[in-house]
Amino acid sequence: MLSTTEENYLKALLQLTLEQSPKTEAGTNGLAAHLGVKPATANDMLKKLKEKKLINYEKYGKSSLTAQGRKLAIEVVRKHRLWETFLYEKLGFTWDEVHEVAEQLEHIQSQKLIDRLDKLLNYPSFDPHGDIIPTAKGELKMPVKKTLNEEEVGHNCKMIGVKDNSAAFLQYVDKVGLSMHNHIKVLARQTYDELIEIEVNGKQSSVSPRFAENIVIVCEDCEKKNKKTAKKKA
Amino acid sequence: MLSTTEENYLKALLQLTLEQSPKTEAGTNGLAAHLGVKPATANDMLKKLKEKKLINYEKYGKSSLTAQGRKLAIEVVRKHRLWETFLYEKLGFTWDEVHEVAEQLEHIQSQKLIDRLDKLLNYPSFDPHGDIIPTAKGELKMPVKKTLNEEEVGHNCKMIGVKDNSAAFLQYVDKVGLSMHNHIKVLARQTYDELIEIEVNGKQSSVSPRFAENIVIVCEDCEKKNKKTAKKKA
DNA sequence: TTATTTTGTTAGATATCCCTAACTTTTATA
DNA sequence: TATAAAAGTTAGGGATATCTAACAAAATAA
Ligand SMILES: [Mn+2]
Ligand SMILES: [Mn+2]
Ligand SMILES: [Mn+2]
Ligand SMILES: [Mn+2]
Repeated sequence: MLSTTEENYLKALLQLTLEQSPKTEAGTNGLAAHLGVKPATANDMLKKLKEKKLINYEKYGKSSLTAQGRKLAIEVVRKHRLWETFLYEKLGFTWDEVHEVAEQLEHIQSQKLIDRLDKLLNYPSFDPHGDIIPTAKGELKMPVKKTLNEEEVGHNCKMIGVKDNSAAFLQYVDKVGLSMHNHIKVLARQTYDELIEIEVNGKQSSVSPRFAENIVIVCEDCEKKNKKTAKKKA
Repeated sequence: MLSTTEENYLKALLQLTLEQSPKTEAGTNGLAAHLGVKPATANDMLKKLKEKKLINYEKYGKSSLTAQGRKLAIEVVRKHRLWETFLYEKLGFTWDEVHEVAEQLEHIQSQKLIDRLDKLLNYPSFDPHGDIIPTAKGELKMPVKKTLNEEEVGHNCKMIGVKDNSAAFLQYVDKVGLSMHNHIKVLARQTYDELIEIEVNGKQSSVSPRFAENIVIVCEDCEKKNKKTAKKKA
C-alpha cells in the first residue's frame, strides 16, 4: 500500500511526463517544483520509489515511471477526476472548487467506492475541466493536441496552451477574448484570406492562420469519437 | 488544523466518555486499547492535546474533552456518519461495509463538502447503524438508553448491549435469536406472568423480565420524537 | 576548453507518530 | 497495612517526510 505522499509523487511524474509536455522523463528539480517541495526532498523519494520498482531513476539522470508505477499513477488520476465529476455533478461545486477537495479524496483506499462512484455518475468520460477520465482498466488516452490552425471546421475544441509566450501575443490572445480552458468552436475558414472564424463564450471573432498556429488546443469531438471507438472494441 | 491522528484521538475520547458508557473520563490504557496503540503512544498524544487545550489531562489522572475538543470530536463523528449514510444510501454499500471507508472519509477537510453531502442526503438524522448524526450546529443528542424491560409496548428499539456478561446469559440471548444491533419490536406484555413478547427479524419470542432487564436497548421511537421536537424548536 | 550556471546529491536536523523496556504511581488484595 | 497488580509515565529509538547548507556533476556560455 502506498502512502498519500508516494501517490502524489507518482501522479506528478505522470503529469510531467505524459500530460503537460511531449517529454517522457522528468528531472528532480522539476518534480520538486511541481510538488512544492525542495529538490533534496524529491531526491529522497526518487530513491525510495526506485527501490519499490515504481520508477526508473539513476543518479544524476532523469526519471520515468515503470509499467507498475504508471498503472498506480493512472489509478490516482482516475480517482481524482471521478471525484471532481462527483463534486461538480452531484454536489453543485463550481469547476474551480473541485480540484482542491479532489486532491484529498483521490487518496481514499476502496476499490468498491470508486467502482460505485463511477456507476453513480454513469461512467463519465470527462471531468468538469474537460480532461479525460482513465477507464476502470487503467487506459488513459492522451488528448489529441494540435493547434487551432489544424482544427476542422465545425469542431469544438478547448484551448490548453500557447506556443508563443511573448507579451505581444498574449495580449492579443486576451483581446480576442480567449483564455486557458476556453471552449472554442471553429465556424468557418475563409477561402479568400484564410481567416478562421471562431466562437468563444458566445462571441464571434476571426483570427489569422499565423495567430491560430500558436494556440494549442485539444479537439473535443475527436476525444468523443475515440471514446466511442474504444467502447465498441470493449 | 488537526492531523488525522489527533482527530482520531478526540473521537475516541468522545466515544469512551459519552457514547459507550456513562463515564465522562477515560484512562490512558483504555484510550490506547480503543485506538489500537500502546499506552506510551497515547500518553504522548494526551500531553500534546492538553497543550492544545483540547482535553483536560493531569499526570496519573483520567482525561476528558474540553468544550473545544468536544466540538471538534463531534464534527468528526458527524462527518463519519454522513459518509456512512452516503455510502449506504447512494452507493449501495451494505451496513457492515460502510464503517471502514468512513474512517478514511471522515478526515477530508471541506466544510462545503459536508454541507452539500448533508443536503444531498436530505439532512438525515440517523446513520445506517441507527446512530444519531450530530447536527450542523454540533448538537449530539445522546440516545435514550434503557433496558428492554423498560421499553413501552408497541415501540421499536435496537439492542446495544447487555448487563450480564455470563456465558449462560449470552448463550440464552443467542438462543432467543438476539444479537447486537438487532431491531426489536415489543409486541405485548402479559399481565398474568409479566412475559414480554418481542419480534426480532420477523421471529416472535417471549422473554422474562429477569432476562429483559439485562438487555440494553435504545428506543428508536423516542429518538425520532426527540428529533422532531428539536426541529420544531429550530 | 575553461569558467559559470544549472541541476542534482548528500549530510545533518526537525516534527509526527509509533514502538519496547524500564520505571513510578495508584489501586486492589491478602 | 504491606504487598501485589494494574495503570500510567519516561527514556530512548525507528520510520516517514520535510527542511537547510554544503557539495558534486552536468550543461551551458564565454
Ligand atoms: Mn484536478
Ligand atoms: Mn494528492
Ligand atoms: Mn462507523
Ligand atoms: Mn478515523
